[in-house]
Amino acid sequence: MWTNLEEARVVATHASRAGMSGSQSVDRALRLLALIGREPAGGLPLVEIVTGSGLNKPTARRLLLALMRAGLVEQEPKSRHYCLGEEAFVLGVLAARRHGLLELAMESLRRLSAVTMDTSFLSVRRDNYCVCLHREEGTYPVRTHALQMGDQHPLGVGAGSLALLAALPDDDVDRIVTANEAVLLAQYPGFAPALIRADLALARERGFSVNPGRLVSSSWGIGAAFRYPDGRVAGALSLAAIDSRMQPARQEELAGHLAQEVARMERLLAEMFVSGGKGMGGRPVNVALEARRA
Amino acid sequence: MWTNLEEARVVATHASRAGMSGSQSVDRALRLLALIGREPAGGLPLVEIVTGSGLNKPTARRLLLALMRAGLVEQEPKSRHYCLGEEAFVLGVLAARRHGLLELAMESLRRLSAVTMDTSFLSVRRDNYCVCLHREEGTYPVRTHALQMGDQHPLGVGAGSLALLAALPDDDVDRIVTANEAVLLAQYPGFAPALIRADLALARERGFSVNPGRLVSSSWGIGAAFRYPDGRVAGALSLAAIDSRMQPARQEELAGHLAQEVARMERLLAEMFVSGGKGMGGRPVNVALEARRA
DNA sequence: GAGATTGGTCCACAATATGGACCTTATTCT
DNA sequence: AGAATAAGGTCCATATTGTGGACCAATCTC
Repeated sequence: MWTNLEEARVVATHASRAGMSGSQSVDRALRLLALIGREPAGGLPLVEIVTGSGLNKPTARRLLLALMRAGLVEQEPKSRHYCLGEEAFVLGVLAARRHGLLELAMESLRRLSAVTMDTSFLSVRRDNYCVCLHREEGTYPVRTHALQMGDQHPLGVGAGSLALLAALPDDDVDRIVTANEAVLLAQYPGFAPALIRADLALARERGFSVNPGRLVSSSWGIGAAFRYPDGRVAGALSLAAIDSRMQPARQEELAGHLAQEVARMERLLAEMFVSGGKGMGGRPVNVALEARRA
Repeated sequence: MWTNLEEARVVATHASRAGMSGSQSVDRALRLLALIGREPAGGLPLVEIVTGSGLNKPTARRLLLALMRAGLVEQEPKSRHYCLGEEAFVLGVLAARRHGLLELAMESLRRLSAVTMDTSFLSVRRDNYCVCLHREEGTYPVRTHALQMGDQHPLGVGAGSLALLAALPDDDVDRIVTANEAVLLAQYPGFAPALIRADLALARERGFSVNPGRLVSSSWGIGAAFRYPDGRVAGALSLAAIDSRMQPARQEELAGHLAQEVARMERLLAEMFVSGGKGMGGRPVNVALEARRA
């Protein structure tokens, strides 16, 4: 096939670099950014960034300096921890013009919490994880604080997270659960992969997910996912309460409310797609259609 | 940073060790990210990114691919324009745990718009520019749409923007106006640098800024900046209306409302600093103190 | 105050990012 | 239509850029 050795060598080196980005340092820097974003508001010390990323200290530091120059990361002068910077916040607001899920969902969340008196959540997928984008407090005096805004858990851990997973095709589910296996076993004793698969089957059967206090005992949750018009999973709405408020009869009731709001979200998203019509802020909105990541 | 390649090359080979970042490609990639964020929701075609950044096509494309791999940028399949991705939105929400200005300001904006019937805005500084983070509609039937959420103008262009500029020390003002001079002359015919300086002096004297329809005629604005407890400028609140609703007497009235909300914002920011107490989301919040960018 | 841990920097070396040249696909013009 | 123009996208030899072992400095721990 190869006409000469030169060509073979070129293609060989190229093949060996298959999957190589051609932008190693940028990829690394952005991985650091995601790593820092994953962490609760306290920020991360350099060592943890080094161990968490697998990079070595000078490299991590150099990339962090670049991120800081851009304002995406800040270093607290006292603790020297690295955390997300103001520019990340501003960029997020700018990105919200297209990806305004939160804004779209706020009305649903408020209504869910008002009607049920329980705390409601909006969660989205982020790789093999699930991020809680908003927590809307309920009024019932006994509340669970197992899930806070910004918290991230592997897909399948928690009601909203499980709903997202259950909405994905089987091969994705397999890939994701496998990828998370190590983390699940190490950090989530209540969530053995087999258990997640069982919960997931149940969720699909019922049409809504239930987390019977597996993360924090007595802290139950119920969730349902919603999709973009093209079928991609967009996010999940969920409710959390103590076990006594989550018995079978009430589960059905709550699931009904969730279903209503899921329908609303899918209607709004559909509206955004036709004609790129007015979405939030009186601006044309046009959610990108292609799937993310390879 | 470099306006053209000649200059970049000269400096690279010449001052080889002095002040070089050590992460050229990361810096470049993040500059592209900011460039894309600057653009209204429609996104940017590759050529504009190439010309706008001064990079060449393969380089720009390679960096964009890296940004896309991280989800920070997406490419619309149809127009092939590049725009901010979902990950940027999610990161923004995560960053909001620390930089929750918008959340903090929402109540003020709602009250301003309710009381005055006019549209109100939250703006923050971004380098030499000013970004509008939120637009809260007023109820008065005749409204100006000169400023939309996400819009960016040089500091000094518009009421909120001018308020931010006026709140900065003189040497910063000089540096910023000088840096923006070319853009102002080319794209903002109503805002000659000298005029901005005059408006600014007036704003400082009065305690609030006024834009007498310089961007869009008959579209007036009035603004006031607020600060972090350490003195750094945090943002600006502003109001917009048609000229007939912005005569001197009403200016004073509106300025009074603004002053009240500025006081509220500064009180809330001060509370965040003592003890890193509970801020938004029931989480300890701790706004970083150090200034951004060198 | 000796030992350990973490933050941060230096610099020789080679792997990585660079950009001129080139190919491919839309769009415009005659 | 078909040519011409412009934009999107890719290749690959080269040298510039990024890398990481070694090292110093400042805290923390006992």
